[in-house]
Amino acid sequence: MHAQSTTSSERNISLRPLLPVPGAGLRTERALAHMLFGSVELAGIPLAYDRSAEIYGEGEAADYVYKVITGAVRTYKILNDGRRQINAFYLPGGIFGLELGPEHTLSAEAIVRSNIVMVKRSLVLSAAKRDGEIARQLWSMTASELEVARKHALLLVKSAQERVVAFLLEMSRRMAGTSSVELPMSRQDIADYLGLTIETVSRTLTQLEHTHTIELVASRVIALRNMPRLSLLNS
Amino acid sequence: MHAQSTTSSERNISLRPLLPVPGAGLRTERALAHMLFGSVELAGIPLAYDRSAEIYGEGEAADYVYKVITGAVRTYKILNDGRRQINAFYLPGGIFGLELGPEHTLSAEAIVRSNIVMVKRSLVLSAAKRDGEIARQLWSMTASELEVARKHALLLVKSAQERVVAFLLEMSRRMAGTSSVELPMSRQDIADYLGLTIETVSRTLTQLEHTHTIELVASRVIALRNMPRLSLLNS
DNA sequence: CGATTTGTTGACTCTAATCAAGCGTAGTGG
DNA sequence: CCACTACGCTTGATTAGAGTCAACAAATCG
Repeated sequence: MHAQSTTSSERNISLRPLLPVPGAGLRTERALAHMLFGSVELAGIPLAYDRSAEIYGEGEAADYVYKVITGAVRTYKILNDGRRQINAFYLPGGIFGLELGPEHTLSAEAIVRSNIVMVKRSLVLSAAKRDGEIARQLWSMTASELEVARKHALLLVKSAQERVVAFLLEMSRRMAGTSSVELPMSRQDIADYLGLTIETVSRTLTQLEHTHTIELVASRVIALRNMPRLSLLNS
Repeated sequence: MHAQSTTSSERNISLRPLLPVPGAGLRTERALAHMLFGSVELAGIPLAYDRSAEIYGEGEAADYVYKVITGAVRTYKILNDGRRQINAFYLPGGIFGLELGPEHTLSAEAIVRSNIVMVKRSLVLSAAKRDGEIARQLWSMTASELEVARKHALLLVKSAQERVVAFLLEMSRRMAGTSSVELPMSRQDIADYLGLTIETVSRTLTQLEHTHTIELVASRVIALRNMPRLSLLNS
């Protein structure tokens, strides 16, 4: 379904120092990125993935851990009835694909053309065996993912408006908190993340615009005009 | 709101060997229970908690890790609008309350009168520092919780019938797979776990009974009469 | 045993899904 | 340059499913 189109022309990026990207998600996530990807000997091959290119599929061998350098990634599951649930979005600096077991439990795709660094899971695991601090960082990463998953579950029992507002605030926070949010993902992606339909997402955004709470500058550029009101609606 | 009523009259249980209880949840969970609670020097004070007694509250210091010996436990959050989301149910053998950080991120209550063993978090953490295998077990426990949380999130985007069926099948599996499930929790608990109202849970159960898929032997005893059909509805 | 909690059922409402049409923008080719 | 197409997004009309409000039945507890 999705054309995989990684090029090998960008591998030279691997020689660049892999510093944490500014404005890139949770603080802990950043620290962990530094721990796992900071040292040259652990950092692996960077690749460019086209829009909608699959990075790995559910059930495949989890031989690598990934870090977003530029672009954005979604992880998801396809339900038996064909619907898709998106579990999380990863922005620059975000690490994904870390598994305790041998297989990926989710699929991952690039949302837009993205540069992704990989590091061999076996290297990470053996490093953790030698170094208790690295082992603790792995635990910490999984604990962060757990926190994210629980927050996500909390979202899914709220009203459509609450879900959309929570999504906007989360994105704003992760995009270094500017009042204007530039979304890399489509309405369908947002809907599949929030457990709604695209129509409901679209209608909710328009309604928020009518109440001067947000402004739809472009379909993927949303200005948060009334933060107090948004925080209230997020409740 | 909930009366805490732990008695100190049952502390003598602590001298009993703390073997894993049969028919008690996931296999990995059992192995971990053995790892953390198997050795006498780590096992702490067993306590009896009354029905609805709080074991710990969200935000409290996470000084202990807990294991259910008998009874059942729910972990939950109270939303700002007063609603309650139940994150998980723990049955005998189940371990809960393990945190990476210093505070509990959820609240925990006994569903029925339950015996719970506690072990000091500091002991677990220092053991993990010395022993890489224990460190790995901690990571593994959190990874299991992550899997549970993601499955829970998947549930919350399905129809009411699918949620109730999935709940029944999950409970049946965890109760050693007998065709008759004896639920320790109320309809309100089930509703708060599935993101539904008690009326919808009740109606869905009666509807499943009308189609001879289940039988409501008593309000908390449900016989699964047509497993193939249930599996189908679970899809 | 009465009292209180827990569970079921009914009538009605409301939110979000579905079905369907149309708009706007970007890319393509004459 | 302007059709022409394709895709993502919005908007409208209607429907379906779960929530709400209310009454009552059943089970449990003191």
